Amino acid sequence: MSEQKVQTMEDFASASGISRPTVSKYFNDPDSVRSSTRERIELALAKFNYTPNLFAVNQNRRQTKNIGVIVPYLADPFFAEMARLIERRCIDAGYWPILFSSHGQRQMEINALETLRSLKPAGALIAPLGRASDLEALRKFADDVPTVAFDSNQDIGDAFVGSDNFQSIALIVDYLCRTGEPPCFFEMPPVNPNALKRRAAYIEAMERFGQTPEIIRVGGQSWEFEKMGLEEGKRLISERKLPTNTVLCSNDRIAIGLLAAAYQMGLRVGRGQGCAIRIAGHDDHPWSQFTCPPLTTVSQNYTAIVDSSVEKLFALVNSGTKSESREVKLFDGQLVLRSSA
Amino acid sequence: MSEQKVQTMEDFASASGISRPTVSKYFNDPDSVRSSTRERIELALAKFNYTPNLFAVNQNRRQTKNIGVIVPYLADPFFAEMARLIERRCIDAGYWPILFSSHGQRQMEINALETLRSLKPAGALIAPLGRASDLEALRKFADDVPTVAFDSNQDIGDAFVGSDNFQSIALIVDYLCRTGEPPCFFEMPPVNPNALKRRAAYIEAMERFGQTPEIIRVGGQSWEFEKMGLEEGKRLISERKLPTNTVLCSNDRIAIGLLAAAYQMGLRVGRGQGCAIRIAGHDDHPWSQFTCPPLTTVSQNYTAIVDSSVEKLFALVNSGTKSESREVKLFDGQLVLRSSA
DNA sequence: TCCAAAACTTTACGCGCGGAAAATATTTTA
DNA sequence: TAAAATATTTTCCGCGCGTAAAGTTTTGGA
Repeated sequence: MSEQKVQTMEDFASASGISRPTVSKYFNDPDSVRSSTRERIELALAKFNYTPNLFAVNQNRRQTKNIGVIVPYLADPFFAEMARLIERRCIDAGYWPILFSSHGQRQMEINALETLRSLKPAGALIAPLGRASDLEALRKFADDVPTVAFDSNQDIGDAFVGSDNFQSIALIVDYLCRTGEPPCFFEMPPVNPNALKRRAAYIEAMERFGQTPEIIRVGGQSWEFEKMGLEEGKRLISERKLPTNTVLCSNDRIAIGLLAAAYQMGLRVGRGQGCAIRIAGHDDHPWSQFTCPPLTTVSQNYTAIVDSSVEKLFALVNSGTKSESREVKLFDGQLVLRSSA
Repeated sequence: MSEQKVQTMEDFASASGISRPTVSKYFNDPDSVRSSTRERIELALAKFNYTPNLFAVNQNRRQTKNIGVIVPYLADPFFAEMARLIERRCIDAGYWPILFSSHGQRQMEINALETLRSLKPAGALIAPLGRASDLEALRKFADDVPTVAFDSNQDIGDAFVGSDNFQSIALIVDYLCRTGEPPCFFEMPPVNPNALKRRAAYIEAMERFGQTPEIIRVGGQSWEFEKMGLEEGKRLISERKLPTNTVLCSNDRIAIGLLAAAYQMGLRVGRGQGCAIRIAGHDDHPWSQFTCPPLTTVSQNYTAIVDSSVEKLFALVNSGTKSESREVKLFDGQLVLRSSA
């Protein structure tokens, strides 16, 4: 191991006997240099363990390799999982994902956008907070940076990728109606458009079945869904105010709270004999398979959403042009039958 | 809004009538300039919405304001919560936290370290993977960068902050022994030293009570703890191989899996009459309050661990000196009595 | 009112690299 | 084997800002 203090690209170039511009070319695209040159560089690379200074690189490149990823709430396993999949895709494509969580707070989303902007990202994948979002800030950001939105369709960015709530809700309403009492709908707080769409989809599906929609309304902007499901659930059960004994929850986290409420109130959950209540969710969160009983739900197509949004973003980045129209891509949910409903 | 295209600090300085070096001083420490000057700058700031180019800043500063944060598994709500708290502390202190998740994989931890290094961070807060970690890589990193380790004590970094497993496990073993049948111990996979320490602590505590330790052994390196608790739990229950009907799980995620197993096998969990099994956990994960039944566990002192490790790191960063000895700080757990045990 | 201390301005350099242009070397094609 | 095509080298500039040094102005206290 020759110790020559190879710190800069200049050092590395002279140590490997290649000119600096060629080395620079190599780092930007290894295939852009002759294979014999590539081999010499990679030999030296193994010997000196040099990596270019990220700050200098990014300051000079017309376009960085940074991809900003903003999720509204990282403690939500749905977003943790999405973030994980997105990170992997970006890294595999030679990009550098930078993850931000808005932690449910407007100001944190704004800060994330500002910080991200100063990183001059090649593109961004954003799941907006929703109602708490500063739409102006999001729009301004998306004007400057190629942006694909996912999960929550706030009409920002060059494209949106998500689930078709009308399809997925219809799917489970259909299932619940066919197999027993039609469901009432336990809303999530209207933090984002998904909340409203799922409610609308529920109403539409119920009416198609000739049934009267019954909605358990929830207000506020909190992201503590489980807590909400538990507290509101306990109240409703003890006051006997549940409209029906089949409850479709707007998402799995609400359902997890409601399951806990039912358990604590001594209500047996499931579709078998002796069960007092059926509970279903939406999303197929990573942990819905471990609830008691395991949760019947509709899965979002995680990988399809991630693959599609990442692909779309890279297409935008590589084309360099702003898309003329905003593309919206929705994937179907799939029924996940477990034993809670 | 005068539109003069204020892009660089040069632009901003001349637009606000102040020299660039003074503006630069302001951005590095607003209190280092005269209050009248500060006001003029902040007035211009509100008018032009300028922010310094992060790359240029970090390239030139002797020390960046970046704080690297590496957690082993972000989909684990314990780490998601820790990360959230750490991020907030860093931002409040004027630093810029950059979050990495190793996703349970050795190579990803190594990559995170390398990427982090090229960001020239002022310091790093690392919860190592554990057994899967490349200790050499961690040590080399910690040699160059002020580093505080947390959660998993791998003997790296300038300090370690975590929970006192011997205290916390003794606490719950004590409780379980006093209130019923002494517990057996459902291990977590030996992914890190905590796994081994908790086992040892269990054995020690049981022997102090004059009881024979009974351990349900688990191998492997998987981080899918719930799945493990569920599958192994179902097997043990159906084969009637549970050593005792009181099970202390090495962590809450295992316990959540075991709760599901008990439910699916028709075993009633709790300490009341008619209950067939008691299940307790460790950590007080954010969701342990929503299990069926709610999980009795030992809480880790999240905020104390975060506050202490962040403080220690800032002290290291500001002192500029390597600490001569490695400081270890352990916090006590607290019994969280719910209804599962 | 004067003077030292503090704050500011001017000037200049350097960080490490991307990238353009022109000259030179190497490989490929005919 | 010569000419054309492709790679590489040399030389140079610039990115946006931190920071040092020297000179100038402002401030606050005696």
